[in-house]
Amino acid sequence: MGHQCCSKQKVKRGLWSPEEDEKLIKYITTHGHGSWSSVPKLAGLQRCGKSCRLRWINYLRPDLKRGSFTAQEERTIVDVHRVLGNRWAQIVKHLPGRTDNEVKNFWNSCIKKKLIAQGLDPNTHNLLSTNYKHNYNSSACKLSDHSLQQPTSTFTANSQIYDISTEMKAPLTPFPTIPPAPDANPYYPPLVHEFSSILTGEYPNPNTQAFLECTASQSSIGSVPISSSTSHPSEFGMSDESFIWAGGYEPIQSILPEKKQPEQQVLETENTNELISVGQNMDASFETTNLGFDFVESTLLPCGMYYNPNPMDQLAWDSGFLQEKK
DNA sequence: AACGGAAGCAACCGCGCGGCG
DNA sequence: GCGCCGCGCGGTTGCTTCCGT
Repeated sequence: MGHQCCSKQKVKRGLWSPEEDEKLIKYITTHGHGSWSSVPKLAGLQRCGKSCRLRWINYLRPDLKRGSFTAQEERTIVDVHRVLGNRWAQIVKHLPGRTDNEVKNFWNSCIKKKLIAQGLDPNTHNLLSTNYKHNYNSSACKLSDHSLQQPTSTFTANSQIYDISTEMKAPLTPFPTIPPAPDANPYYPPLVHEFSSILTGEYPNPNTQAFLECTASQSSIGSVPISSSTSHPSEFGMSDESFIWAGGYEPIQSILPEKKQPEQQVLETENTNELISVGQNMDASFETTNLGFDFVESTLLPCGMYYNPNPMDQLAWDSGFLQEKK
C-alpha cells in the first residue's frame, strides 16, 4: 500500500538510484521544493512526495555532515536527550549538518547500548539496577569508545537553555539525593563544585596552575567561580589532550548566577576544532538568552540535580584541563 | 571460503498538527 | 466547527555490510 499522498500514482519504493537522486537534486536546487507533493511530478520521479522529502532531508541536502559522530556530538546527543527524550527533531537542532534520522539511528544502535552498559537507563538517564545492567553488558556498542575514555562534552548549555524553557518534560527537582559516584562514567563526568579548590591545589605541571589562576579568577558566587575566559590552555603550553576531568562526583546546588551580558560570556575558542564548536554552541545559547528566561544558566544533571555552568566550566569541560590525565 | 548473527542505516509507515476552504 | 490535505515527526522495518566462527 502506498502513501496516502500518492495513492493515485504508481510509485517506486525502496532504495533510490543515482539517476533519481540526480533528478531530485537538479529540481530542488533549481526550483526549491515548494510543495513536496508536487515535487515528484515536476521532477519527473515515480516517487511520492513524502519519499522525495525524506530523501532530500536525510541524504541529498548539500549542508549535511557525513561521517561518524564525534565524541562531542555524542555527548551533545546524550545531554539534550536527557532533557528532551526521543524528540529527535529538537535534538538535531543542536547538531548542525546532522539529520534526525541519523541521530535516531545512532542513538538506537550505539548510545543506548553504551548507557545501558554503564548502568544507566537510556530513557530516564538514571541508574539502572545491577541486574539490568548486567543483562545488557554483552551487547554494548562496538563503535569507537573515545567518549568513554576522554570526556569532550560541549555540555550544550545552549540546547538546554532553550529547551528547558519551552519543552522540558518535567520540572527541575534539585537534589533529591546525591547518588554514589559512578565509575568514571564519561557521560556524567563530575562538575565544578571543587573547581575553586582546584585553583588552590598543586599541580605537577606549573602551566596548569598558571592557566587556572589566570582564567578562573574573575569572580565567584558561593564557591563557584563565575568568569569569562579569554585564555586557552594552549597559551600555557598545555595540550588539550593532556588533561581530562577526573574529579569526584560532587554536584553542586544551583546558584542563580548574576545576570550577565551574553557578549561577556563568549569564549575565544579558535585554537582547536573542539573549542571552536564550543564557541558555536555558546553563541547559539546566547541567542536564546534574549528570551529572558531566568534559568538560562541552568543545565541538567542525572537524578534531577542541576547545576549552572558558566563559560569557564564549559571550557573546562571541553578542554578537560582541570586535572591532568594519569 | 562459507555461513549466520549482529550491527548499521536508508527508507517506510502511521499518526498528529496546522492551514485552509 | 468540520473535513481535507500536506507536512513533519517518531517508531519501525528490512536490506546491506560487517564480523566472528
